[in-house]
Amino acid sequence: MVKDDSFIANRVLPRSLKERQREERAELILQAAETVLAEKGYYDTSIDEIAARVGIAKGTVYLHFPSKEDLVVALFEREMVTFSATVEQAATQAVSARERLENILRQVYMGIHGCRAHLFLSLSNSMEVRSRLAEKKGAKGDYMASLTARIGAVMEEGKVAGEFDPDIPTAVMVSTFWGLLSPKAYDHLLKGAQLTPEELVSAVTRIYFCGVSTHSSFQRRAER
Amino acid sequence: MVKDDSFIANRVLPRSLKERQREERAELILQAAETVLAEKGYYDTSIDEIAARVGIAKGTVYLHFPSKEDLVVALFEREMVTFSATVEQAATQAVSARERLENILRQVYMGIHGCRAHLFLSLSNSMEVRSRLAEKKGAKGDYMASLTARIGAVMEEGKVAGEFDPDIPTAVMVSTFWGLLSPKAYDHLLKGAQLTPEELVSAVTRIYFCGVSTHSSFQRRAER
Amino acid sequence: MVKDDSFIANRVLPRSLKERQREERAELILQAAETVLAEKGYYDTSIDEIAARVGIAKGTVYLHFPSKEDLVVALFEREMVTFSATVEQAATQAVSARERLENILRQVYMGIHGCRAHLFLSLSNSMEVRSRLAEKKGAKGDYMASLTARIGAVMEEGKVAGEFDPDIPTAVMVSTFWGLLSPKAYDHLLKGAQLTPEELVSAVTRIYFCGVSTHSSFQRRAER
Amino acid sequence: MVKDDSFIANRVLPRSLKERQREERAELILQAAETVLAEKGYYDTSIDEIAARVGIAKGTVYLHFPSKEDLVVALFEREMVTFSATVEQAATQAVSARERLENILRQVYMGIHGCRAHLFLSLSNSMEVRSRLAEKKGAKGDYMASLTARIGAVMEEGKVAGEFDPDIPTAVMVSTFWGLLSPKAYDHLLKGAQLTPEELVSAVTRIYFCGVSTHSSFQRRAER
DNA sequence: GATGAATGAGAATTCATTCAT
DNA sequence: TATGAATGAATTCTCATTCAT
Repeated sequence: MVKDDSFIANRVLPRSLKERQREERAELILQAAETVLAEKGYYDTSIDEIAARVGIAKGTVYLHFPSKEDLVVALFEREMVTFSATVEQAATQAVSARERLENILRQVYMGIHGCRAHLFLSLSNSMEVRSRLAEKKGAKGDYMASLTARIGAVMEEGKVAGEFDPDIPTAVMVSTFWGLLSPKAYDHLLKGAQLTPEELVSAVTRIYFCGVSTHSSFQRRAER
Repeated sequence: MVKDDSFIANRVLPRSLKERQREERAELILQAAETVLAEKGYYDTSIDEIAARVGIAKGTVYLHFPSKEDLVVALFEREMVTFSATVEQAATQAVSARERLENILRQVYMGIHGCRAHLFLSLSNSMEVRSRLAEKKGAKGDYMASLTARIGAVMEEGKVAGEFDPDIPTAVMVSTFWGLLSPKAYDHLLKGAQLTPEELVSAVTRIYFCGVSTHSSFQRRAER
Repeated sequence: MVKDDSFIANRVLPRSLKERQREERAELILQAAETVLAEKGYYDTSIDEIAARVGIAKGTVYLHFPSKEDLVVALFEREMVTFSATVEQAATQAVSARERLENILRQVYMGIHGCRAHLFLSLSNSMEVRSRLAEKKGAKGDYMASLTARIGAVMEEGKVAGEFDPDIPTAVMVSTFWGLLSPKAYDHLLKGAQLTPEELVSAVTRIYFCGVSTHSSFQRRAER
Repeated sequence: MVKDDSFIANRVLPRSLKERQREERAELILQAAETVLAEKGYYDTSIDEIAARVGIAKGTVYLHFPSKEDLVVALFEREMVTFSATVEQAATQAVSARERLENILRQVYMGIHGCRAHLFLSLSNSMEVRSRLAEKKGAKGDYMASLTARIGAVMEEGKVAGEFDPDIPTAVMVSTFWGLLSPKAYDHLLKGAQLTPEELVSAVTRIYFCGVSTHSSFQRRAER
């Protein structure tokens, strides 16, 4: 019967509607938080300002996130999930280890998630926030660890496949790779306007995989 | 007149003594600030704690630095000067561009100024402090710019000398090089205990100059 | 017309149904409020929690009580009415003034209304609530005054009947009697587990009427 | 030498001067807190208001007491110490147990510490504050316990000496005695203006020791 | 009527900065 | 000059109350 149907609809849909609305609100808050956080950093970002940007009252923020810390943790986790997905996808699609890593770089530098990954990396760099969030949930550490492990695995595969120099410790390869994703380079990209993203990725990968040196296959002493 | 004489004496000789004492005091404060800042970050460091570490009163700090920000700016500049000297020295001593850069890396990772350079780099990375300091004085930016320029010059020289690939934009080379100095890698050094500083520098330079790829002289398409 | 009839029906019969339901609802809220208030005190009791205990929404509470204060005033008045009834009943049933007062004590300490009276007395003792409620309505004061007057009347009757010492000011007798009803003693009752309610009442009445001092061995009927 | 003396004086006295000033400040804050607390209760008393009453800034309060709770605990302890001393003194001076208890009553009702003891008793009655402070330091509980024990001891002595009825449980005697100290009666004292403190103490002791009942005309020395 | 999301005034607490001594 | 007590703006968080659905 129609009535029954609508009843079911009313039962099922509105519930998810409320949910949807709730999540949309939370998303708006997260977005505002993202912006302000990226602009001012953790300590100079006040809940008041986040609320003002969303156009809601202070208290409403607390309806969605129990504390400022939780808000940032949530933000961080959201970025982390996105970033993980990016890495995972990139790491799966390509054949060679190098191509996979290049994909990741490209995604981070150019992809839609570029700015998000950016903030995420900034946050994870921040000494100040790190310790604070560390207390909160082990979640972050877990995510980070698994991400690092994932990239490390790609490195190892590359070594096994003969693509990468097995003499370089994987840990160093991973660390250095993380360094390439740093916000630093990003700012001198469009802002300096001297380079297109493509050129940047191209140059960076060139350096990472082949080094900056010109080589007629030489240089083998490693230096103390 | 006696009074005048003593006045002059007080004016001339003790003046430089006072000056010296004053500077020593300032230096003590900077050192304490350095320690605490490295430990806790900008916002979790209070003037109170810095003063306590020096063993002076809060107010005395303000006799030397007009504000917390100014203190950090001063600290930053001091680190910057030290770092600049390190770079300058390294850049002059060696012959090849590569060796010069390697020297810098080695200094940063191992030298006495390691921890200082470290803090300095942390600060310069910190979103939070960056914006704050940016407002204060252009000094920082100037120093940074000149440092970057100095390293850029080395890069260019390397290119001219045929050491470095002239196709890679110097800006990217510099950015990437900065990335290598990031605190990130440092923490996985002794703390993970898996690597000695020497091994780390060795591996990092290996990557930067020769890339992670094994090469029988190939790979020339650069991607995208 | 049908419409009119149903209208009248809706006007007359369901009205009282609605009323009844409404009052039941209010009663449920009062009961929940009673519990939480007794548990946590005025300030640590939130409307949210009361609503949650009843299983209704926060807003619904406000359909019945215009404010938290009003809710507590209503609660207070309800307790007061109950308490008044207890006093009234006790004061009427017995012959001697002493027996009437003993009845009251016994009711308060043991009767069904024990816990209610308890809360009521707690509330009336609470400095915090007192001032708040004082502003609200004189109602409380009136009730209290009439209660005090009622007990005072019993005292006077006892004096007239030669039961009580006429030299003791009635006001002091009443005050002291109120003191016996204080929550203090109640907590050292079962919680300390050293005394049964009966023993407590017995001892307390013994003290109030005969004093703690030994005297030439008389008065030995006293308590139950 | 005079100079030396003054030097010593400067060395010794100023230190205690600072201390004295500090304590005076703390005392002023405690006094203000006492007033406001007695007036409005714990929750309706804001640090802001206390500070305003003293004529200092909010932050200054925190220079002396790390938190609102600590302030109240300190206040409580101060009252408690005073009260303990009163009890101790009263309990020691007199010969008979009865006289000792009467002394306590008299001190509480009339003495300089009357109002203080008053607040202290109010606070210790307040459900709301009790639990909060209980968490803070066991100090309060200890004080209370020892006070109760002290009074209990007097009761026991009275029983042994044949002054008090040994059939009445000491715990009940103590509880009831506490009840006599309640703020309740105090308010109907001067405010109602119908009774002098002396009369009040007289009547109350009369009741406590001899009961309200008339009995074959005995006991007529009782109260001072 | 019922709901519960949204509000925002208000409270505790911190800390850079000032200034009288 | 050195001190450190005092200040008060700013921040996080709570919760009674309102109101659109």
